[in-house]
Amino acid sequence: MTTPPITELSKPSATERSRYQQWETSGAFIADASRSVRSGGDREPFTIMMPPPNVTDILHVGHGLNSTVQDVIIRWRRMAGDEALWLPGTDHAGIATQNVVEKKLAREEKKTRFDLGREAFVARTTAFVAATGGTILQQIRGIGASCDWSRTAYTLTPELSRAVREAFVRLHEKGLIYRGHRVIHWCSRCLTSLSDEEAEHKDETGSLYHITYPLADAPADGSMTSVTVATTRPETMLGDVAVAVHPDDPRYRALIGKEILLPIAGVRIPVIADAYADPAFGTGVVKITPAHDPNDFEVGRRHSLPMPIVMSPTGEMEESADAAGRVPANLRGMDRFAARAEIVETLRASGLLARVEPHAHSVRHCYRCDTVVEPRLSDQWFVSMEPLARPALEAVRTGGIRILPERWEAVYVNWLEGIRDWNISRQLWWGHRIPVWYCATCPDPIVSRDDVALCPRCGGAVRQDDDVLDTWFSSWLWPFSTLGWPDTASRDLRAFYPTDVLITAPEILFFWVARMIMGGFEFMGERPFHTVYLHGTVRDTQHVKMSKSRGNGIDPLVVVDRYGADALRYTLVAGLGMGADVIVDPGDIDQSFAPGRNFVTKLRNIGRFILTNLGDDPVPDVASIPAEQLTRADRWILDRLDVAIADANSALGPARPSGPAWDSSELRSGLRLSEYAEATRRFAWSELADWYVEATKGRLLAGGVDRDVARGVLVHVFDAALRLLQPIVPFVTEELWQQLPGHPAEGTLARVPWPEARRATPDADSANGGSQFELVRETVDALRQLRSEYAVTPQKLIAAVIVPSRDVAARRILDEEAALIGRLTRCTITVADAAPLGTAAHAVLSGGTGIAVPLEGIIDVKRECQRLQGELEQLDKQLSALVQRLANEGFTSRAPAHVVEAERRKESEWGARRQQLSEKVRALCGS
RNA sequence: GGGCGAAUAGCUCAGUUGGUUAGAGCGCCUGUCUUACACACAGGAUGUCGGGGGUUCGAGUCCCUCUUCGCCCACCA
Repeated sequence: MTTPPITELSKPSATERSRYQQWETSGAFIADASRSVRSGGDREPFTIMMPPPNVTDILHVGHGLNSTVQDVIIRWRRMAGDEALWLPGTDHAGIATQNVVEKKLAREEKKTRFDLGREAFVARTTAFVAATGGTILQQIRGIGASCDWSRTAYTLTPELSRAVREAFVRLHEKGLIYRGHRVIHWCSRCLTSLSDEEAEHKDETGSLYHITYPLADAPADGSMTSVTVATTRPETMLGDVAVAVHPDDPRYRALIGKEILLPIAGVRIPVIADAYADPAFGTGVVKITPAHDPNDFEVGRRHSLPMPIVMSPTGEMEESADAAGRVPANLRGMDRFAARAEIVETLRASGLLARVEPHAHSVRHCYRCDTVVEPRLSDQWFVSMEPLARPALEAVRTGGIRILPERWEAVYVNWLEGIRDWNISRQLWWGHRIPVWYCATCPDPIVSRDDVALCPRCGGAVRQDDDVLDTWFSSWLWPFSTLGWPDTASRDLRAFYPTDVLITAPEILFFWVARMIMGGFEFMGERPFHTVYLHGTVRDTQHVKMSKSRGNGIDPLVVVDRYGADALRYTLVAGLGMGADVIVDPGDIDQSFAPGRNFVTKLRNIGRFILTNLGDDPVPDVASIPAEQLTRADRWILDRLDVAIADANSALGPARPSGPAWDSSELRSGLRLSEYAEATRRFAWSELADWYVEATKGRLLAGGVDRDVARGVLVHVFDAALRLLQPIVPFVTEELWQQLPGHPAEGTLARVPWPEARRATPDADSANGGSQFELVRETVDALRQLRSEYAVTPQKLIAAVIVPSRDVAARRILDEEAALIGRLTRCTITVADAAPLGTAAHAVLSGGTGIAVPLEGIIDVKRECQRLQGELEQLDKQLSALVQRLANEGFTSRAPAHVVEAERRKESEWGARRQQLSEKVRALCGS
């Protein structure tokens, strides 16, 4: 038989592409709402909502991991008989997309969005998204994702925009959305406010400047002429409206109510008493800048102080109307950081800079452009989160929703317990415009589901709020807005909500996951899913997160092109412990993805062997084969299959809680993908390929009934292996399965039932041939060890005498399997009652089975003596420890019965083994 | 500053409520193109389970402590 070279086998990307098209066009991934039991159908629904990638994203390895995990789960459930829906989509990604288009505009046309104007800019962005927006979803197909593309969603469609407005209006009606005047995080590059979550902390070493603030009027007693304040941001001093001391601080009690002459700005500000001032920090005196610091804002409110803004939206020093006279001419228009340096110099020159010390603190940065965020007083829309957080906390505490890995639950609870109101307005153009209109004459804003043209109260002109909503305000509705909400009669909503598992990275636990849970309870009155699975991050060998900008990324499509999507998927899944990061080396893609590549090749080779040796005769169904025709090897592999199915099921499941909440026994189980991968790999490779295929080789060449039995079992177990592996490696398994006899002509493996164990308890029947085959394996292992130990070349056919020491049954089994054992070890086997021990004989014990192997002229007797004596010593040591343990009353009385029993059994086994070993030593070494 | 987690073979990690001689993949060493597969087969080596203390008949597993890393949160000017 001629075999194609390996290189031909390892270029699967082309066939994968056409295979995917077949799946897609045949509708294999489309879910049918009418089959959900919730709408009167016959199947449990199982739904996964894809975390929508940003519409401008291109696929990176993080998406690859995320999509693979989701695909494994959804394919498993689809085969297991659920009506499985994996709903894909994209996010319009307000700031991110606007930034992309603005950069493009600046690069290509040297224009800003203001040059274009709002309407033209939005049109431009819409066109850009239309042209490029489908890229990532197309790329996700390339790794085999079995999404229902007929339901592809996008957060900016009319349908989802309607849901956004509905949510806004409802929350406003309940009084949970309000307009707030306070200090928020402002990005002076994106020119928008940010939520707390979007302003990320980064540790930096800055300077703490100690500045002398002179008293405005020299005190009568001449005691104290100035105070010293400490600040990390001297430029904000122009907006100071007071200095505060603690009311109980004896050092400054006399100053309260006096006035300071603010340097540079030259205005008089009061010394106030407020508990916010910490006597232990610095000098105990703190400057108060209400418009540029959230704490100071609170102090200012308590003391009814003015709140002058001294910076422009773009971060340059500027005098607002209520800051008149505070910003000197030379600083106006100067960047905030340049102004900081300038002010420090001025203070130094005038002797007011007491000292400067290095200061480690954390500074907030814009999560989109990394600009240092400026706290800034402004008017924004907020959502009151505390009422929404309550049911979300309750659900996780009571097991209605579980978060895996468990440790993230504490993080979730911690965040929700201290939740703060959500700033949802953004000063951007790309997004859902806030559905609020203002009448020129009437005082109250109009909040409306529909566009408003005229004021409903006075009929006058109205103007819509300029701002758009935070991107995440549409994302948090995703589990139901994509299914038709607010139309509660929608078929999809009835059939598929609540969804089942939410699979994402921990980075967006607060941005998205927690808010979806809150949104689900608020708008649907029900949890959006019962399980949150937070998978790890893909990192390089230095444990640095992979990203294109860091230059350590791996393009999943390169991997797909080189080794196939299956190799990518298998490698990622096999390496994915619960919540653990996946480490791959971008410098050695070949090495990194070798596990997947090798495994796929192995599968293909098993398939090739089976298909080329099967012949064209009809293959019998395993169920129709009389039990007595099954060989020990047949029974063994069928047993192993049952074990593999059980292992896979317990690694993956249960798919859903049995009741309304997770039972404590199941709360932490399931979704252990690497264990599932290992269980199926072990079956296919270590058991099916390494042992069963080898064991059938002789039988396939011979004829008769036994050949058909072997063919039947072979096809059965391989078919089952392909089913078990389909969720991980869908392409190669489908390709092989299609060639296997006995499947429906138009069927697809993706839709075939998940395998079920033949027997409920695989190992219960000890008389079964399956366990008898273990004796054959042990014997073969022992013989191979001997061969290797004595460096007998594999080609050399040798004679071996096996002496079964266990019992009559063992003797019979070995007798009957002698031919197979001989073929697997290239020995001619004799089973005898006594071994011809002596100078030219060698014997080894394995599992209680004595095997004597005469190896004429090969054995070095001296070396063998040493080896046997070493083995004996080792055994003695272990045995004495065992005996000691069994003599210990504490052990025998307190340890569970099965443990003690196992130890007793072991003691007798080891004892027998020791007996034989020492006999052998005596015979061979003569002492 | 608050909260959480991790440390097991050269590397990446499993190790379920304490209970056989602590496992897997990759890497490493030896041999082999044994009629599916050298991306393979066969054999092999490698672990004071981070240090110390404790509970227990028994600890990788539970408790305390130290060390080292990591993650999340944070309104210390």
